[in-house]
Amino acid sequence: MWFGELIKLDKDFYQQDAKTVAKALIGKRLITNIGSKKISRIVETEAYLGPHDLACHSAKGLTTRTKVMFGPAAKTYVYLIYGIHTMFNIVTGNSDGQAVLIRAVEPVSLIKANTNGPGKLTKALGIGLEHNDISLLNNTIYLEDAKPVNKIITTSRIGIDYAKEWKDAPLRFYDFDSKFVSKR
DNA sequence: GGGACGATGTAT
DNA sequence: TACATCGTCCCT
Repeated sequence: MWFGELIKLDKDFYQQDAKTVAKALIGKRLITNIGSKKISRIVETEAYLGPHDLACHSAKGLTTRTKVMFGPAAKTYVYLIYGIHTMFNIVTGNSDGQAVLIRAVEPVSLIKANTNGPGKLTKALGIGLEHNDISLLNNTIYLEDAKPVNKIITTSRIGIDYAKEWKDAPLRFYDFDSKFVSKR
């Protein structure tokens, strides 16, 4: 239930499974205190379910990169892709390799650059590799509850054609009414 | 030690 | 549809 108050999402929220969190995150507020305070609204996410999900990095097992995903929920998982872009993820579940990728946000205040794609939003908000493995229960990056969106669309995930039978799993969610959902 | 390969974005 | 560019994974 949404009472119009700005309530920081807590550990219980993040400990739910990735699919539930991914869908619940649509419409939530993202607050970043990197350089300056920036407020945005999440409009597109993807769920990565764990080691059994071939599109999920934790399917590689416990490695230096994936160890954050195998740790407690409510932590950031930030990694570099194509040597160029950083991807911002949220660890969910119960230390079992789950995460949610934030694919697009809508600027609410103090954001100039485009945020309609996973690489673009990290650049606009200043999220880099140095923000990997930090708690979302502190103040650098955190989320607040918000009014539920009108209509959430579910589709298959983007850019994971290598993931065999997981390629078409309906694990991408976006706000039907947002103009900031990623292209492709 | 080294090669292949991306949860992308932009320009052609 | 070409390609930039580098951390990570795995040794093809």
